[in-house]
Amino acid sequence: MLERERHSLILKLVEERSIVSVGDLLDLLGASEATIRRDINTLAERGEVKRIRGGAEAVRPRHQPHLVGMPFSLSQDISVPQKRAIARAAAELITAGESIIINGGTTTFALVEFLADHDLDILTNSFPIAAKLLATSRNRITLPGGTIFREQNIVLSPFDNDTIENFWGNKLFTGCYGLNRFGIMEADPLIVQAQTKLLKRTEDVIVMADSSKLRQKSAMIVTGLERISTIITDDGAKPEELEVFKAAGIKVIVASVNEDDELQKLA
Amino acid sequence: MLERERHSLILKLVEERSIVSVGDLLDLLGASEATIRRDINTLAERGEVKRIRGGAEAVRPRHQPHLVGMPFSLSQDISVPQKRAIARAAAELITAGESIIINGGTTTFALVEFLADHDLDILTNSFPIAAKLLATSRNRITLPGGTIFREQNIVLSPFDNDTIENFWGNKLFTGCYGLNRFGIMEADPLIVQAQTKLLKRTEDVIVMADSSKLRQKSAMIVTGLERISTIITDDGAKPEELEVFKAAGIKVIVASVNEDDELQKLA
DNA sequence: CACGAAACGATCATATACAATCAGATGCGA
DNA sequence: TCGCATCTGATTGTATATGATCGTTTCGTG
Repeated sequence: MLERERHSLILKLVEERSIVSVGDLLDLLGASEATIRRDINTLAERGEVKRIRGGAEAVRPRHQPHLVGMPFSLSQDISVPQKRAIARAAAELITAGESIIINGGTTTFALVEFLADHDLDILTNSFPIAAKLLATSRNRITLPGGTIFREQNIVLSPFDNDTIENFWGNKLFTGCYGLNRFGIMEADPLIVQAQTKLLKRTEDVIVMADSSKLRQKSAMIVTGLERISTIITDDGAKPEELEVFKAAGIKVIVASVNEDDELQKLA
Repeated sequence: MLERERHSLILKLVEERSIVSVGDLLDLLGASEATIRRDINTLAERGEVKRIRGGAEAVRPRHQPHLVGMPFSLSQDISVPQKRAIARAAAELITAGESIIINGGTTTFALVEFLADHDLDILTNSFPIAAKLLATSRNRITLPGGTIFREQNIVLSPFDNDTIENFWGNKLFTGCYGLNRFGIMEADPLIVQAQTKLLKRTEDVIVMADSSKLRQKSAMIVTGLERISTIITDDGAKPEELEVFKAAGIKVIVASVNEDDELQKLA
């Protein structure tokens, strides 16, 4: 076996198992101990594996990278301070033991962070949100049945006979593509469908929309203002932009980004 | 077992249970008491766990925003070579474009690895399996609706009006707690329930059971032998143990563990 | 308070992993 | 085919890890 072959096999094994011992490689490669050590050292010098006593380890830490951090994580980073501030304000609306619904989206994803210590019944159609909730909180998590749509990372069923029909949430937290006098607007028909389903299973609709969303328009109206009970936005919103919502009887909460940072500092 | 393996296993356990005793680790790591103490002390010095009398404790309650890992159960690391060999054999039964069902479990989890290049319709009640499939393959993934049960990491609905009712799989892949002349046995009523639901949605039942399962008994029979079409086990199984299955008209596949390594070598 | 049991740290002999060295094997170019 | 360069495997001595033992400390119980 060539040196090259051994190297790529070692890398593959390390990738797969995240840790391999010299002993394992001894059998697998059929090479001598000395050679294997040399191989590992070479790979370690190149930074392709980490040398540890008795074998080699993956450079990437041993955590499961496959849960959060897909196409999702990219947009997750946009306007993070705003989203965090809004999420923090949203979390304050939640009382212990409540049952809530969280619609998928990057803004609502930020909410998860503030739900760690709660004891809630949560329904979400977002796979990443469910994954993070599962890992970082003790809440009870329910998923609707259906196919996972990769682009949006949401679970959606083409059928109506769904677990979702047996759930009732006190509050629905949702993001949006755009928010204006027509109501909640979305750009993706799939998301419209998912959101529409959730809207039927709750009373209070809480829209989390950073101020940029107030200037965003699209073709599809998910629901009108009359269905919305609360809007949470950030202090980038101009007072006149919020008038239309207040006039419609909606409670408008403006989350201060800097204040959020202050709290962050103290924590 | 390497020092590093022990360390990460300890960390994982501490993460999962938030406290572990030296005694627990004694069995699980197969190392001496002295070594385990040393390991814990080392980890404690690094601040990764908190040393307490009799064992180790999680350094902080929870909540690590970016380190989102699954609360994987420990059993995932048990008899890995057998499970891999069985999984490899199982994957060979699958043809492109097929629609299959994967029941949750650590043995079936191993199957995911071999499904990367397939183009399948997959229904699974296992959250980790869905997560890994989502990240490592292009298969279409469907989840049944329901609540996520943390211990077993499966999605299960108390209701029957479920997405699952709209799915039909050519094959069902399932593990088991025990497998003998009575059929598939399970120890957890929740798993019985989940498995029973899946059994209704397929024709071919393929049981993946490492040889230790053939000597395992339990109180609950999920289904009798007549429902099983194929059994895949490893070469640790004695021929006479397999007779009863063959007599029942079941196809029995024995996956060679070493052969698996051979294939590994060539890859 | 006294007692026994369990957990602990220190110590030591042994086992294992390691780097260095060198001779032989192998690959490669002339 | 030869000769050079490189790679490989065996050997050696050294460093480190491990497991058993033992005396000490801590904890719980009567």
